Order: sequence, then C-alpha cells, then structure tokens
Amino acid sequence: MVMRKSKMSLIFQAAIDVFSEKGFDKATMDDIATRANVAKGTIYYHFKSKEELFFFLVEEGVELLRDGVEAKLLPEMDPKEKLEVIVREQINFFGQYRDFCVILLREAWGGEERQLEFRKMIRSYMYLIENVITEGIESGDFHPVNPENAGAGIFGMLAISALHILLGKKQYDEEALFLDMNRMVFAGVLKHT
Amino acid sequence: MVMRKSKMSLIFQAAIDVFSEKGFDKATMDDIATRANVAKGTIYYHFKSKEELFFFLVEEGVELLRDGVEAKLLPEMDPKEKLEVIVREQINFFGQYRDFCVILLREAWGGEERQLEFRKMIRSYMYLIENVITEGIESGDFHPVNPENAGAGIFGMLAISALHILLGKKQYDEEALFLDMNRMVFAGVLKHT
Amino acid sequence: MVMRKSKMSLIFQAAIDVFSEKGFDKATMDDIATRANVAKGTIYYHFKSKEELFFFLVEEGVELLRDGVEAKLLPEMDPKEKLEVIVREQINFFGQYRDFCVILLREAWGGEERQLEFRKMIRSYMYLIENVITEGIESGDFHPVNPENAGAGIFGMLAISALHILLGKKQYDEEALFLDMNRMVFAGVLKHT
Amino acid sequence: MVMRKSKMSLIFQAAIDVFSEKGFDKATMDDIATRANVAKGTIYYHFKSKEELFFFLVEEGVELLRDGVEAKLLPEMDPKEKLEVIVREQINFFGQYRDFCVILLREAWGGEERQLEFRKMIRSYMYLIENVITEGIESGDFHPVNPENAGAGIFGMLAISALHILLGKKQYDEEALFLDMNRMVFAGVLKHT
DNA sequence: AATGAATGAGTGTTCATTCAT
DNA sequence: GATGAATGAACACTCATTCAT
Repeated sequence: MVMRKSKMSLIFQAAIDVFSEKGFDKATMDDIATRANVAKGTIYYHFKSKEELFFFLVEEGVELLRDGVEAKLLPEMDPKEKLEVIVREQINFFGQYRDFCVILLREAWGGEERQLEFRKMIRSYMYLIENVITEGIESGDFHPVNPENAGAGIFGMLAISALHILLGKKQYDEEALFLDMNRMVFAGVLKHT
Repeated sequence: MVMRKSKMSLIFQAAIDVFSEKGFDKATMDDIATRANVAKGTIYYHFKSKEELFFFLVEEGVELLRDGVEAKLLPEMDPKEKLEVIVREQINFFGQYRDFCVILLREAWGGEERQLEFRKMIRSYMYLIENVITEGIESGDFHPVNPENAGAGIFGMLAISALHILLGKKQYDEEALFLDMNRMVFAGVLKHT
Repeated sequence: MVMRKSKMSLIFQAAIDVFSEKGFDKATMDDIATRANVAKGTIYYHFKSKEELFFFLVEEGVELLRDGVEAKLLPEMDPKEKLEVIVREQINFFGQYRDFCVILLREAWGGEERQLEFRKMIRSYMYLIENVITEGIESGDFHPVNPENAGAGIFGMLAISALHILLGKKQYDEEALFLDMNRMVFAGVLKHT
Repeated sequence: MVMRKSKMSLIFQAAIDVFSEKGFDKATMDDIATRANVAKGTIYYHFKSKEELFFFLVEEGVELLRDGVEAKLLPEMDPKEKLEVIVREQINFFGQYRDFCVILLREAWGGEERQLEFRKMIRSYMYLIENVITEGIESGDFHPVNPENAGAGIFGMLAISALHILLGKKQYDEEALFLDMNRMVFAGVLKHT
C-alpha cells in the first residue's frame, strides 16, 4: 500500500500553520491536532513534547533554506555572483515559506534554551553569507567589513523587508524587491559620483 | 511635572523588564507585580488588562526611538547626513534599550490585533527613513529605489545586526558596528573600481 | 470578624477525606476542590502542589498521633505503664482517625521522595516506642530485644490489627482489641507454666 | 510441562518488578511492556486489563506465601512449633520477595473492589495463623485471645518490622529479626519474674 | 488608591485501551 | 499469536481577571 503518508507529515504541516499563525506560546496542541485531523495523543506518540515538535519544525525549515541556497552556490562563481544568488534565493524563500519565516523572526529572540538553539540554526545559515563576504574581501572585490556584522545585516535587511511586504496589504513583487535589495547590498543607497 | 514615584511608573518599569525577559505570553501579571513590589490588583487598577499594559509600553518605547531620532534630523542637513544620523542613532538605541528591542523584534510578527497595531507603530519609525530616502532620490544623491523597501531593509539590517551581537556572547562595540553598517548602507559591499 | 475559618481548613479536611478514600495517585485535585466547595485554583493558591498538600496533611496527622501519645507518657511512669499507654493511645487514635490511618499504611511504602519523607515521620513516632523499650530493658523489666525491631513490630501489630477490623465489616471494639493487644505485647501468646 | 518461555511469564515477571517499584497507579503498561520486551498489545492479548494483570500477580504471590508456609505446618507439630514455623517462614518470605511485599502493604488498604479482593487474599493467609492460635488456645498452651485479632496482629508485627528494615539502609539480618520476633510473639516484652 | 484571596477556563501531558494488520 | 500506531478521556497545574474590603 503506497498510502504511507503517516500521520506525522499531517502533524508537521498543521504545526507550521498553527505556529506561524499564533506563535509558539499561544499555539495549542489541540489546535494542531484539530488542524491535522488527528487525536491529541497521536502528536505525543510521534513527538515528545510541544517543544520538540517545534524544534524539528524549525530545524527542517532552516535546513531547507540553507541547503537550498548552498546548492546554488557553485564553486566556479565569484563572490559577487554568489552574493547575488543569496539575495535572490532568500527573497524567493521568504515568498514561498511565508508562514515559516514569520516563525523565524518571531521565536528567535530571547534567552530560553529553545531560542538559543534556534539562533544557532539561523547562524548556520548566516555563515553562508559570511563566507561569501570573507571570500569577497580576500579577493579584493568587497570592502573590508566585519563579515559577521555584514552577514547578520544582510540577512536582516532581506528578512525584514520581505516580511514587511508579506505582512502588509501589498502584493509581494519578488522581482522588484530583488532589484532593490540587490542594489542596496552591492552599492548601498549612494550614487557614485 | 512633580515626578511622583507613582506606582504606575514602578509597574511600567517592571513590565519592560519582565516582558523583554520572557516575552508577552510567558510573562505573568504576578511576575510584574512582584518585580514592581505592588499587589497584583494594583496593576489592574492602573491598566485595563495585560494587553493594554503591553500596548502602552510598546507605544512609549517606539516613540522614544522615533522622537529621539527625529530630534536629531535637522532641516539643514542633506539626505546623506540625515541617513548617517539614523544609522548612528538606531544602533545607539538598540544598545541602550536592548530589552525593549528584543520585545520589538519578538512581538511584531503575526496576525493578532496587538501585532497589527504594533507594526503600525514600527512603521511610524520606518517613515523617517523612507522620507530621507525619498529626499535623497529627489535630490539625485541616492539611487532610485523603492523607499518603502529601502526603509524596511535598512531598519532590518540595523536591527538584526545589533541584536545578533547583543544576544551573542561578544561585546557590543557600537562604533565598529556603526562604521560597518554605515559603509554598507551607503556603499554596499562592492568596491567601486 | 471571628469567621476566619479560611478556605484552607476546608481544603485540608476535604483532602483527608479524598486521599484516604482513593489514595494519593487516584485522588484528583478536582475531587478535593469539589468536596471542599472551592475552586480548583484556590487549592493552588494555598498549596504549591498536590504533593505539598499531601505532605502537610501527613505531617499534621503524624504529629497529632505522636504528640498525643507523648503527652500521656508522664516521667513518673515506669516502662510497663508507659508501654500500656502507647498501646491504648494508638488503638484509640486509629479508631478516631481511621481515614488518616488508611493513608498512613497505604502511602508509606516505596522509594519515592514523598514516601521516604513519609517513613521518616512515622519513624519519629516509632522512636517513642523504642525509647520506652530501651528504658524497660535497662531497668531489667523487659527482655533484651533490639528496640528498633520491637518498636516497628509493636507499631505494626497495633496498626494492622486495628485496620483489619476497621476495614472489615465488624464493629471496632476498642476495649477488646486493647486487652488482646496489651496481653500480646506484654506476655505474647504463650502461657507461663 | 514443556516450560516454554512463553511471553506470559515474561510479562508476569516484568509486572512484579514494575508494580513493586512504582505501585499500581504509577506503573504503566508501557513500563511493563518495555521491561518484558513485548509489544504493549501483547499484554492485552494475555490479560484483559491492568487490573486483571495485577490481580493475577497478587493472587500468585499470596498463594506462594500461604502454600509455602502451609506446607511446613506438619500435622504432628504442636501449636507452639507451628507458630514458630510461621514466624520463621514469613520473615523468610519477606526477605526473599521484598518487592512483592511492598505491593502487599501498599495496595491492600482502601475501599476499591481491587483492594477488597486483595484483603480477602491476605485474609486467607491470616487464617493459617488464626487456626494455629485457636488450636493453641484449645490445647491450653496459649492465652485465650481473640484469634482474629491475634492473627492480624502477628501478621502486622512481622510484616512491618521486616519492611522497616528492608526499606531502611540496614542489612536485613533474618536470624536476628527472627529471634526478636519469636520472643515477642511467644513471650511479649515483659520478663516473667 | 490599593490589596490579595478567590476563581475557572484553559494548557501540556499521560496512559489504559483498542484494532487493523 | 503478536504488534504498535492511534485514540481521547483525564489530570495537575497556570494565570488573567474580578471583587469585597
């Protein structure tokens, strides 16, 4: 029988929906169970706790972002090309996984174990950016900035601008946002005179 | 104004502490009452609900940021100078009100009334940035980007990079971060050849 | 206002009833709240947890037994008189606080913290018996047995025989039980020839 | 009988371990299944319910005690010899089946069906003692006490003193306990002068 | 103005039991 | 015979809110 789509994936999807809608604390296991059309106990058969369910979810999401971007960073590209890929892909990802991205920005800040762990995961994505920045500095293409600052800054610029549109009333025009962000990342706001 | 150390301000300060430490949902009115050395009922004498207390708090905080920055944007400055002031002041504010800024990034994303309202407030700060961008574009100093995108992007770049350091283990070196961010905002990562 | 019978004592009494009826694990806080005519939250306002409520209860009960018996052990009595007092009073106590005594025998055995603590309390009562035994051995009135063994044995003999009747269908004839137990404690089963 | 290591006996042994470690209520079917290396469903294939599993267990245990003691009570013994056998064997049994004996003292008291049934089983062992007492009274060897009181009392004395040592930190010195208890059962504490 | 005892709806979690395979 | 995924009723505990004083 091919229909082996175990309840686990149902739960997973429901969890993404509910967590992004309500946040970790306000989301209830009942919500998730109802949305997944599963008995509450079933969730606990597959996941030890709400915390663990959330953790797996975030892990999977961040991996999806990181691995997706990483796969497009080919060795033969120069730093400029790589960074452009990153800008494009992150904007693309935010459009595609809007709900997950809300979780991303909502639940990463704070001192709880969960949030620490969470930031570590995000950091693993930021490393990609940092490495490209470092590469660019070494090749002489980029300004000599602190790569960690730059990595966090670029991630934040892309994330907040994307979410700002996604949560606002306007259409998410990916191409327009890409063009603007690309220009800002590479050239800043100032025209060269 | 006589500055009576009214219970209200005690509650207000305690609320900032507790909300930033635990987030809106995990923070309890008991926590706040204890921290403020007030009976729990007293909070309800001054504020209608937890939601309202939080709302006033955030309002005050965002006003502090916005009005502080606005006060430094003098009419005689050109767009470039103004944007530099914004970068410096926002980085400064994040260092000074770290706890509040955690709240800022934590509680703004989501579909609840409270969060909508919250994003409106943040937007009122972003307008400052947008206006300067618009001014710069019109004066021909800045690239013609969408000011809303740029405003959100710059806010996000500064916010996330600041919080990234503040919540990490390293020292918050305001000047270094300012220099890096300033360069990125104005010139991007790419050297002009 | 004299009516200061705070809800706490209501809860206490209800807890004794429910715990003795159902045992620690099967008893629910809802049961206790209902029986006490109190909201469930009220219990938690006064006691940190089910465990703590139970602990205070047992502590109070064992103290009642120990202090009651101790008060009747006058210094001028000889060991034989003292031991007779103990036999009488323990039998009396079991008749009077049957419910609590069920708790006593039900919840003392096992390896959990709570049960350890519990046995320590019982031990504090057994000491009374041990001391009298020791006194009697030193005065030459009693056989030289290990006082700890004897203390536990006498406590067990009185406890189990009392509960056996109390939980059976027969009337609890305190005087008859006292006479039998008194004889067994002092002279055993065997007639002197 | 071919002695097939049927799953049933595995379950049985695991159940004894788990029930004595955690008590009836805290023990879970999962615990037992894991310990027995069986799927949870398998337990339900062999036993209708947790209650029934427990019942069979206790039945078997009490029979082991009763039949073991009974087998040593030879018709040609006089009441004194018989009672001495009982004292020795019960102390011996408690040392050997410590876990089961914890169950015995833990789960017998209370008003539930299960506990009623349980006490009946224990009573079937107490009868042995009662009968010897009755015999001794009729033969003129023993004091004329109520045999039911005496039976329960002796059972309790031996049980509690044994468990008191077994659950404490000290070594279980069977011989010493036997000597003390034997003396107390036959002669009480008081020296004949 | 201020208090804090009291409330009860709501939450995460457990676990005996069932049943399709 | 045996399995283990699935269930859902039940439970300990939390906490925003109320209200009599």
